Amino acid sequence: MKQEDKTIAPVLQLERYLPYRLSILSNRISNLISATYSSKFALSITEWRIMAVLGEYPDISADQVSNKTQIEKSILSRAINKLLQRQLLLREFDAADRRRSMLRLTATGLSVYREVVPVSYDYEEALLNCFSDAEKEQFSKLIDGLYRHALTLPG
Amino acid sequence: MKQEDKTIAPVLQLERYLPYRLSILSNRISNLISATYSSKFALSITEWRIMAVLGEYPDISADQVSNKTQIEKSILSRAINKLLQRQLLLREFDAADRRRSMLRLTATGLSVYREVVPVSYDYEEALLNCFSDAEKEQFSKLIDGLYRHALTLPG
DNA sequence: CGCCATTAGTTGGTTTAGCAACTAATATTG
DNA sequence: CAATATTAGTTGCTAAACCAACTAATGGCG
Repeated sequence: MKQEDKTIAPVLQLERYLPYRLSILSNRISNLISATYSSKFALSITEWRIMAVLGEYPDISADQVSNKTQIEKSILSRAINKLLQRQLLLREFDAADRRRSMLRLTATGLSVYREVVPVSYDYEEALLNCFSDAEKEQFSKLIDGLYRHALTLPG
Repeated sequence: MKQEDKTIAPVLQLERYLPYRLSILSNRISNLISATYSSKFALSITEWRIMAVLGEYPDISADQVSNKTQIEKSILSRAINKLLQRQLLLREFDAADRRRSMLRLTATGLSVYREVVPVSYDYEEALLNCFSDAEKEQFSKLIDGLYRHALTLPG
């Protein structure tokens, strides 16, 4: 009589479960670095990401920032307004298409940006210095591969 | 004249920045699976993690659940109360130390648990099936190494 | 024993994320 | 060219996370 082994592994070992470990790791890393962004620059991770994208791609619209960072548009709208108020960003609406805005770092924003960038890189370096160069490369490839694969999975 | 190259890398490439990629990946994965937990079992990730730990370690206290899962105690308190109300958990206060509670899955909780576990494993499998066995092993080791290292970094 | 510290858990207030409904501008189509 | 759809961005509402202050119970030390 065929007996299927549906009863195998009735227990989940959370601490061995990869999505869980990834989440814990990512949260820990985010918390560490956001503490620095917050205390030294009064920026949330979200705010910093917006500035980072604008440092890399000046004069893009909020919508384009959203595409590049995965930040949801309502969150983006509020964060951008905060950064505008603090005069770290500047916004001009396109004359040809008045829905569209062009966002750019102000001089102040740029100087903050230039302070944060090396801090970010130092942090990344401190984090990855437990790996050899080969491991860094491996890890990076595995992350990218997994991300691409995750995009293909059904919601 | 010595000239230090402090001006190297004035731009941060967000999409190459590892903490960022890790965060995006982890969020994507969490969102995918939490959609299932939520729609099929009306459980949030946090609630599921609590049940998962209690499936693995019955009769532990809320505090011990917090240690095992990194869930902050106020979040835990509210989530546990929700699960108690739904009669998925059962709580007994220790007679010897009346601060201490013992948490356990009820029969209903256990049957939900037994339904969710294979879904979780299927999901993990679907996620990791883009990797060879060797890559899975590598990835797992790298994640663990990085996590241990992250614990040593200053906040 | 009595005071202070610690531990387990709860509650209040604030911030953030995320969804959905909305406004305003432009594009499309019949 | 009028009706409809789409796009960019904003606002309202809800749920979740987080911190700090709190209660209650126990432990440690004079």
